[in-house]
Amino acid sequence: MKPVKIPEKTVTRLSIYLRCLEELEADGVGSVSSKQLAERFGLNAAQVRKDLAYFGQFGVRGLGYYIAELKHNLERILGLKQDWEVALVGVGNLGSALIAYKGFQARGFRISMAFDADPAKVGQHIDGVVVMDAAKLVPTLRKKKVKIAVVAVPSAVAQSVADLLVEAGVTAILNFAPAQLAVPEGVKVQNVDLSVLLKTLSYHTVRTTCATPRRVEARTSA
Amino acid sequence: MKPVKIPEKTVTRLSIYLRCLEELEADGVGSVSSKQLAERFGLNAAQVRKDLAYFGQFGVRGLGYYIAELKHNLERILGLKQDWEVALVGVGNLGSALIAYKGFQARGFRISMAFDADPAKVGQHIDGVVVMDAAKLVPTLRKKKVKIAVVAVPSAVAQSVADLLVEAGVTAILNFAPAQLAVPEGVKVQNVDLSVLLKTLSYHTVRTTCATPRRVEARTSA
DNA sequence: TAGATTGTTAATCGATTAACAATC
DNA sequence: TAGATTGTTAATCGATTAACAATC
Repeated sequence: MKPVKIPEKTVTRLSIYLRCLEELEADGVGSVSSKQLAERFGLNAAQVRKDLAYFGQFGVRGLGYYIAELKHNLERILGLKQDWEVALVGVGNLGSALIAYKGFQARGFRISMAFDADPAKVGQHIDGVVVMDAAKLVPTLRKKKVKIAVVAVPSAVAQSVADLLVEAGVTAILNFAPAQLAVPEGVKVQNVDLSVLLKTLSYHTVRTTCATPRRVEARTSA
Repeated sequence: MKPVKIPEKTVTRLSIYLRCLEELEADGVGSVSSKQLAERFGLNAAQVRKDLAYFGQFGVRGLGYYIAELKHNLERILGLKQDWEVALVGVGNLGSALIAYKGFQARGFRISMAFDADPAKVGQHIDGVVVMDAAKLVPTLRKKKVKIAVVAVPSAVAQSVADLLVEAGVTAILNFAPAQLAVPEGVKVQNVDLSVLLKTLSYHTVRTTCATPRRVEARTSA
C-alpha cells in the first residue's frame, strides 16, 4: 500500500549490479557485500543497499548478499525471467545492424519481427528476420502481444510510428530517432540519441582542449 | 574566478534546445521565449533560462531569444563550429552500421577511420572508410589529433581499447560495450548500453502489464 | 560473544521550480 | 508608458550519503 516512487536511476543501476553479479558468479564467488559491489563502479555502499531495499530484504546482516539469490531476485524484478519479443521499425542502416546485433538475443530480448514502409525492403530476410510491410504493424503486434519495440526510422516519421505502436498495445519503446515522442501515460520511451551524446562529447572536448573564453561578468546591483 | 559547475543534464538539454531552434528556424520563426521552448518538451521555462544563463546572457527582456543568435551561441558552446574526426574501434555488426549511419556526418561528426584486430577485416572498405590494424591505433590517432572515439568492441577487450585511446590522446569516448571503463580525469565516457536500456524497458513492462497496485498521479503536460 | 554488514532514518547535497526586480 | 520576458535569487523537491540500531 506504499506508493513508493522508485527512481529511474535505481532501475538502471539494478541492471548494472546484475551484470556484476554475473561476473562474480562466473568467478565462483558465493556472496558479496554492498561495499564490495559499490567499489566495483565507484558508487556508494549505502546507495547499493538503498537501491536493493526498494524491492525487499535480500541481504544477510554481517555477511552481505548471496550472489545466486540476489541475481535471481534482480532478474525477477527486471522482468528477465521471460524472453521478450521485440519488434523493430525501420530497416535502414541502423535497423539492420540492430537485427544482427548479438547483444540482444543473449539477454532474452529477441528482435523477432521487423517493419519498413519501403516496398523494396518488404520481404527481404535480414539475419533470419523477414521485413514486413509497415501497414501490417498494428494487427501483427496486437496478435503477437508484443510489448517492446525499437524505433529506427527517420525523425520525420518517428511520431507517427510511435502512434501506431501505442495503438498496437506496445508499452515500451527504444527510440533511436532524434525526436521527442509524445506517448500516453503508461508507455515508456527510452531515447538513444547518438547525436545528442556526440554533442555532449564535443562540448567536453572543446572545454578541455581549448582555452575557454571568459563569461560576461554579471552587472553589480543593489 | 567562479568555478561554476555545469550539470551534465544542462549540457544534454542544450543539444535538445538546439534541435528545436533548427526546426523553428526552418519554419521561419525569428524569436522564441523560454516558455515556448519549454512547452515544446514539457520542461520548465525557468529551467530553460537557467540552463542558458550558465553560459551568458543571450535573451532580450520582454521579447525572448533571437533564434539565429541563440543557435549560433549554442553551436559555439557545444563545439559544433568545427567538424570532428571520429575514430571507430571494432568493426563488427554495430561498428559497421555506425560507419554507414548517416546521422553522424550530417552534424559535423565524421567517422574518418576505423580499427579492428581481426586480420580478415583489416584493409576492407566500409562505406568509404578503410579498416586499419588495431596495432596502428595509437600512432595514427596521435598524428591526426583525433579527440573523439567510438568503442564498439566486445566488453572483454573494451578496457584495453580504452587504455590505448587514452594513450593516443583521445579525450571523449562513446562506449557501446556493456562495461564500466576506467579512464583518467579529463577523459569523458558516454555509455550507450543497449542491454541496460532494454532491461529498464522490461522492468517497466512487467510493472505495468502485471497486476501492480499503484496510484496514478495526474500530471498536466502537453 | 565480537565483528561485520544490513536495512533504514536523518543529514547533506544538488537540481528543479517559483518568484520577482530589472529592463526591453 | 504598459506589457512581456529575462536573469537571478530564494524555496522546494528529490536523490545521494552518513550514521547507526538491528542482527547475522
